[in-house]
Amino acid sequence: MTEPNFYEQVYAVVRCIPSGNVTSYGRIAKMLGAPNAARAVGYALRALKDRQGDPDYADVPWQRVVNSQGRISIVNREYGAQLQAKLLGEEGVVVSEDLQINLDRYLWSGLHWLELDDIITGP
DNA sequence: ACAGTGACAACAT
DNA sequence: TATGTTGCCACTG
Repeated sequence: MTEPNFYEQVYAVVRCIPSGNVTSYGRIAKMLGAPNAARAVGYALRALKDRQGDPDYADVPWQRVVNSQGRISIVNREYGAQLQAKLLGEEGVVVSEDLQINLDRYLWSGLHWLELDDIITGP
């Protein structure tokens, strides 16, 4: 288990994304009060791969996070982007052939400050 | 302690 | 519009 660090906060927010919706790395970073930490958010999601056996992280819908343009930006097309597109499709999110998603249609509204307070367990 | 890394984003050509 | 460059941040060895 890990203490409530940045990663945990990222996972907490991602868990709140409803099925059928998506958001971006940068938006998550902004919600956490670190508007320039988009890259770190991507790093956090990437780290999920090393936590696959842990049930605590099995419910993190990482596939609902895309880049600011609404495009799946995993470099590893074969094992990453393709899988992400597939998972999103199963949730009803339309992904074009070039891995593009219509943000006007599927973008998650995000959390409000009070809700954030609720999900982020602090010391 | 320090330099390298990456599922980003904004800006500049 | 399409690339290229730079700034950012948190984590890792």
